[in-house]
Formats: sequence, structure tokens, C-alpha cells
Amino acid sequence: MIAIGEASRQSGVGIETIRYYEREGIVPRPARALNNRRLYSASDVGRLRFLKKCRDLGFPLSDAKALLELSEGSAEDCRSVKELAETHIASVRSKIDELRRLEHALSELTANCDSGNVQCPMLQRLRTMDDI
Amino acid sequence: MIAIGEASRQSGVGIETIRYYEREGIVPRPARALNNRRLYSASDVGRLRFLKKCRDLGFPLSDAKALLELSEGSAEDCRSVKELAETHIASVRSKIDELRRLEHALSELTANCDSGNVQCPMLQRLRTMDDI
DNA sequence: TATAACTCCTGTAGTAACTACAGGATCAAG
DNA sequence: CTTGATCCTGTAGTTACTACAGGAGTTATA
Repeated sequence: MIAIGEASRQSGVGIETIRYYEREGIVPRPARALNNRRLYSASDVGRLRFLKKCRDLGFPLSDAKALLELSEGSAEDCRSVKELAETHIASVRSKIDELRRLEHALSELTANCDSGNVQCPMLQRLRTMDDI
Repeated sequence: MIAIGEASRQSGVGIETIRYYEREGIVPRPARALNNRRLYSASDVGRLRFLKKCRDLGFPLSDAKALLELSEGSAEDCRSVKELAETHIASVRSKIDELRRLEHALSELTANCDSGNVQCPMLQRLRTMDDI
């Protein structure tokens, strides 16, 4: 059993974040030492690492929690997992599309923008045009 | 001079958001009618429309504010505008890259995930592997 | 043994950019 | 005169943390 600092180091999840997950009920309350300090087991650390990977993959915390629960369940529900993941993939793809459109629009806006202009063409367009 | 609801309709910025911009000093305080209701001029609405476009382009509000101020300045500083825009474009591009990597990782994770599995391969990987 | 440096505790507040009320006042239409 | 729309201020909620404040206990060094 290890203290919170070590659990943080082993899992990559910050100390404050670990306590936050505990407050929010994302992870179970850990054991406590006689001096009231939190004590983490190997499987506690495993849960934190699991959550870390989900978050790094961009899953919202609520999804990460759901995936963790599925992962702890006796019969793992592969279909639910896939559903969550595919919804997430779809939202990632639509974000990519949106950002690509943005990139395009921004490139166009700055195209004629060079030092020495009295009137900045980008500002002009932001002020006046309706198609942005 | 129009009321806040009409200004919201004409600019596309929500009523609460308009008041929020005012509180934050993003837009100047509008005139008030005798009954204390806000009154917006055409240029007030112009500012709101400008901000709306900046936000739609993904500029953080602080950038939108800066761009608005540049736009109001007597001598428009095209170089500053371009700098803000290019920094923003760079961050958009890096977000796109990051999301593409995510999409790839997620697709791989779900590849072998089909209903009927006793052990979900995605959960397996989330639990055990270190390369995610 | 004293003391410094470290880690931990609880609880609260701050972040970005809104959004959603609550509770009340005012206004326009019929 | 009443109904419904709009407006006002002020506060709290959203996401997922992060940063303290203020205090207590632990470990390492002198």
C-alpha cells in the first residue's frame, strides 16, 4: 500500500486530480492509514492508470467512468464499450472537420494581410462580410 | 437604438452573453433608456457581430477582444492582426494533428471489438498496455 | 534533539466562456 | 386590467481539473 504521492507518480494522475476523482465518486475511497493518510493498492493504481489512458484518448470523464465500470463488471459488455468508443470517434472526426474548415477560413483571411497596410483586410472582412 | 433582445437577434450573440461581455469589459457599456433598459446603436451591434465571427473562427475571447480593439484603433495594426491569426492557425493545426492521432488510436482499439466477446479487447488494452 | 524540508490533510476558490435560473420590474396588446 | 413578453440584477452551475490557505504529521540532516 502506497501513499497518494507515489500513486500519482505510478499512474500519471496528479494528486489533486486523484482526490477530485474520489470526491466525484469516479474511484472508490481508498484505505486510510492510522494517521488518516490515503493508502492505495495496486488495483487502485490500476484504476487510475485506466482513467488516465481514457482521458488521454479524449474520452470525457463521464465516459471514462463508464468504461472503468464496464471494465470492472463481471461480464464485460463489449458492445457497450464499442458504442461509447464509436460515438467518441465520430465526435473526434467531426471536430477534425470543423477545425479543417476553420484552418481554411483563417488562411484565407490572413492571405492579404501584410505589414504596411493602412486598412487591414482581415479586419475589414471581420467587420463587414456575412459569409464568415 | 434597439433593446438587447433585438441586438441579440441582429448579432447572433445571446442576450446573456451580451451582458457577460459587458461585465467583462469586452464591449463598452451601452446607453440606457429612462427605464434602465440597455439601448444598442448600430455600431454596438457591429461590435457584437465582429466578436461573434471571431468566436466562430475559434479565437479565444481574449484574442477576439484584442482584434476588436485593433479594429477600433485609428491606425490598424495589420501586423498584430496577422500575428494573432497565425498563432491561432498554428494552434488549430496542432489540434488537428492531435485529433488525427487520437482517431487512429481509437480505431485500432475498437478494431477487434465485437459483440459476443467474453473479454473486451479494448478494455484489455486499456487495462494492461503501456503504449496508449 | 532540534530543525528544516517534505508530504499529506480538508476545504475553498479559480480557470474559460458562457448558460441558467430566481425574483422582480416594466411594457405592449387586447 | 390582465396576460405574456421582455427586461433588470445577482448568483450559481457547467467541465475537469488546478491552485491555494492553513494546518498537521513525517523524514532527513545537523
